[in-house]
Amino acid sequence: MTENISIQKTGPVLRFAPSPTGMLHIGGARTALFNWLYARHTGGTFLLRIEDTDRERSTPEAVDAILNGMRWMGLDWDGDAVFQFARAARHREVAQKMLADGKAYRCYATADELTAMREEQKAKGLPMRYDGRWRDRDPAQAPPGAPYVVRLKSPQTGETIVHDLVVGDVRFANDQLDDMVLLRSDGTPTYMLAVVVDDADMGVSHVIRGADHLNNAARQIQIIAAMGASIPAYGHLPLINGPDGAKLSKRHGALAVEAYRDMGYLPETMRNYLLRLGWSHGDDETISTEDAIKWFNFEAIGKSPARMDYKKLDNLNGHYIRITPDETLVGEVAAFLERQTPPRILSMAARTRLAAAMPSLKERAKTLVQLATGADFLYTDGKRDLDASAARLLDGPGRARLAAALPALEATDWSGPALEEAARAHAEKTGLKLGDVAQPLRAALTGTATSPPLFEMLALLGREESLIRLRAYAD
RNA sequence: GCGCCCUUCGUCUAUCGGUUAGGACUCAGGAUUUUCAUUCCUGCAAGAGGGGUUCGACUCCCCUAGGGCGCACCA
Repeated sequence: MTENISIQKTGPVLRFAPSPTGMLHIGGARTALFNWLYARHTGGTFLLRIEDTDRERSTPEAVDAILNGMRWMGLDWDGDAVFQFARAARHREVAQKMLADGKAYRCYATADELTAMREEQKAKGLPMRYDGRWRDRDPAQAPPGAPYVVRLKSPQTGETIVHDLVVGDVRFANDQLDDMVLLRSDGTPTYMLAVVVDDADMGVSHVIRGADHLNNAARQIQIIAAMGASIPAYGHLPLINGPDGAKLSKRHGALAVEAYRDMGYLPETMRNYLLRLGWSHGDDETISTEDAIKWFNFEAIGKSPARMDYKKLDNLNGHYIRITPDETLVGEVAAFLERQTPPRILSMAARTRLAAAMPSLKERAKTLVQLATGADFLYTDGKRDLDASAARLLDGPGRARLAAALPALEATDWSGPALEEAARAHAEKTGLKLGDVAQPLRAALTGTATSPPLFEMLALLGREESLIRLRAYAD
């Protein structure tokens, strides 16, 4: 048998099996997460298999994107990723065995012939299914040398039951299921065959995947039965819909997980959010990965499809930003800035300022993007460009108030408390509210109308740098 | 068309026959505050519809409606 799939396995064996025809999107990420969580919860094994049998659509770039997405999500798999296409010979071998055992047969029907058959069925209002025309026919009747596919000789009566961990028993009448193709006319295996053979060879005990595969489960069970292998436990996860309830599309958020990274979401946010989308643990909302591993089970998986809610994602991300250590956040912001085009590299001085301001900064950011942009005034020295609302603050009486307040500030030792004290005293003396004095100062110092606490920032930037910025707008 | 799955506040969900149907997000209002946030408090808001079963249904069964998935020599 194949050598690259024999790794030491313990406990339940789970797997995530994406096809590399695109990015790792949010639905796939959740499927991977649930598999990973259960494997880690039980001390089992989590395998990764790349289903690249569709040679037309599979690309190495997509493989990389999926692997990177998994790594970013923090979902580590056991052993090396298995590439399905590399196992085609084994799939063929299994099909040949089924042929020899009379569990499968050769079908010489041409593509045109089958199309015609379906059209006829459609016209008569019949279900569109392969009619088994070669099932019991003597292969000797086939035109010599004609191409053929190998089909499963599936049971025509009775029913196939999928015992699903999420939705319970699902019954399919066998007469609804036709004889599916196992091997194409070019000898390559179909998805149905490949999955089943690989799962069996890899010792997969639990197949946890999207609900779009629920129908496939019945067909796959039939192949497994024909192979004489044992049937794994199945669990089909309800799909994720867009905010409007319709199928998740690119427009909605069927985005690569890397897109979420670029929008400034933390991996722990994604894990928590995706976990709660379809799984619950009483009233718990913020669930650490540690607790998730401790608590995860199949019983609490919901049956109905869920929708993406970006407001909730933002809220959760804000929470995780707040509880992330400052040093970590500084690194994240620096990395984020470097990913920009053109890349922005923070100077050591800017990094130091960022670190000092982080406790106040992180309280007002929902994403890393907001965190990075909210700290913009810390990155470079000198006079600020004003945004619209800052310009308004320095438009009317603001400038005069700024100029009037300067001497009082200059007389301090430029510590946060002393600056605040001086500003308060000045405001009181001139009959102004503190805000009237503080806002123009903030505008000149940061170029914006909102920022972390003003006096803290003045102290952080230091007397010299602060005065350069303030004087630039005091005339 | 055929088959399968799903259905509690706008959204994510709790409830596993007996609750004033709970929590979270959003939204509205308030407290704190130099701005914005954070934090805290208050409020708005739900069992798709119709039949059963039962002393009693959100919970069990059936029908309808709505939504989703599948029906390839794609995965």
